[in-house]
Amino acid sequence: MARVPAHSKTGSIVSETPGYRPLYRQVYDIVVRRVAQGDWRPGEALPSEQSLARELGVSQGTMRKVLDALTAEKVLDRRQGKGTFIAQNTQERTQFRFFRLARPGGRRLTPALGTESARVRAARAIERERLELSRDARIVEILRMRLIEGTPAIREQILLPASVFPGIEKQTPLPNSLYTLYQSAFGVTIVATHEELTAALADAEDHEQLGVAAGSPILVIDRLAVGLTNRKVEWRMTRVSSSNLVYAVTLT
Amino acid sequence: MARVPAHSKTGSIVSETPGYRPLYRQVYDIVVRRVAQGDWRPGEALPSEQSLARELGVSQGTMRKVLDALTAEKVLDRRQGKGTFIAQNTQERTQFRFFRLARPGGRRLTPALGTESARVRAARAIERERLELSRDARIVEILRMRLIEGTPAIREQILLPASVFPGIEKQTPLPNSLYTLYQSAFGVTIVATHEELTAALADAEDHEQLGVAAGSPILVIDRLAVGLTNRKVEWRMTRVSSSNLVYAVTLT
DNA sequence: AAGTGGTCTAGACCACGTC
DNA sequence: ACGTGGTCTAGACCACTTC
Repeated sequence: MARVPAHSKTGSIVSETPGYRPLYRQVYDIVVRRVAQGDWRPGEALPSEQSLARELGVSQGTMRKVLDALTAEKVLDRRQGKGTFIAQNTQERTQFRFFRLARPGGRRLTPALGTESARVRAARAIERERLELSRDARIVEILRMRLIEGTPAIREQILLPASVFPGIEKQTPLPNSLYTLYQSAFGVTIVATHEELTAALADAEDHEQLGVAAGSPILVIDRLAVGLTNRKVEWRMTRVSSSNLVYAVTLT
Repeated sequence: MARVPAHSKTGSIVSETPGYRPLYRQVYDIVVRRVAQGDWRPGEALPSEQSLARELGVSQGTMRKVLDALTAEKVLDRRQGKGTFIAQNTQERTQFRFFRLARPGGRRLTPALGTESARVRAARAIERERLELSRDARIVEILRMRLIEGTPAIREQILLPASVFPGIEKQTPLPNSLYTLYQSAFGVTIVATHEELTAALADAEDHEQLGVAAGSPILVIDRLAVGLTNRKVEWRMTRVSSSNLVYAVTLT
């Protein structure tokens, strides 16, 4: 990689506006692009720090800074003595990372699957807006119910751009951990979710499917999930029969 | 700092069980201890990276690793060309960091203060347990109400170990951002909070103080805040009249 | 011009996992 | 024994702030 400060008194040839762009930032972008376009499969090992550094023409220290950053973002997984791997959204890992429901006091839970349905249809205006889809986009709508220790407790409506997950509606029954499927079958790695929580009252469908009285308190989670290239790839509405379940999160 | 690998085939003299403890980890602990015991005041500059490294007998690179880590944890604040400072829990900063209520869609809110009261009393068993207090501990109980755009919307019950915040109950009216006060007046820096959210129905007091009908949905936030030395320093129960307010959080 | 943090390099050695 | 990531060092130069 050329040692060009990108910004100097002697008007430089390369680089445009951004003023100054550290080398590790440029290397970071290169590696992210490669990961996003699937140069390596989930779980697969990248070349060693040394060889990547040589290949990209930077020092090992700079390469390390990049790989460490991607490890912090949970895109990569480094293991001393073994190598650097594409992080896998395994069931257990995704569970702990994005599934925040627990018993009061903190004990983690693993929900089981109840009924589910999936179909493809035209996207509504609000759905196109939230998922940033074009006018004639189609979406996959998944409705499912999940059990906590045998009891219906969670209702989910999941909306996906059909173009990103072609044919996913035929893959029923869907696995408990969708994010694992997104990554392994569609190359989509979820790196972050934006959630908005509110309290609501149980409606007729909650009553019917969750077995709670209409008017019971329900925790509603509105989640937008974004992939590696910052694309919005899932909109999920979750309704939780709140008695004896909490949404647990740590802020730092 | 002695270059002792702490763990080697030739039974070492220093260090006990932990097996292996990197140098930067030891330096980190030293700096945290100094910050926690108030060697520098909030907003004050630390010595430069170079001089700290010299003082502790490590290289600049190792010192940097420590200071960068503490910056990531928001304990320090580094500014190129100026120096390294003790991060201040200013109103704006704490607001965005630990106050997660917003309008649906994400617009941030700044609540105004309503009524409040504060008193000291003996800690109940459950309070002693959650705050890890001794048998005869006393706590400060603060009850307050907060307004969103002029409308009562939030009720808070705040419980503090009286020994950590001596005399805080006399400082009424308390500022909107308590964490700023904790840091400036009591040397307590909140570094993380553990929250559990549930949905509930408005009770008689919610009806009375928030002006909502009994049976309306209420978002309940149970928060435990921890300080620099991992001590639990605040237990807060927040009840939010949920209509038109959401709890917004990003998971990574 | 001087001082601070930010980037980058080259090289040494350590700890861990595998063969 | 070997290869990988993890730690640590010493030194150079860059960018930002202040004087």
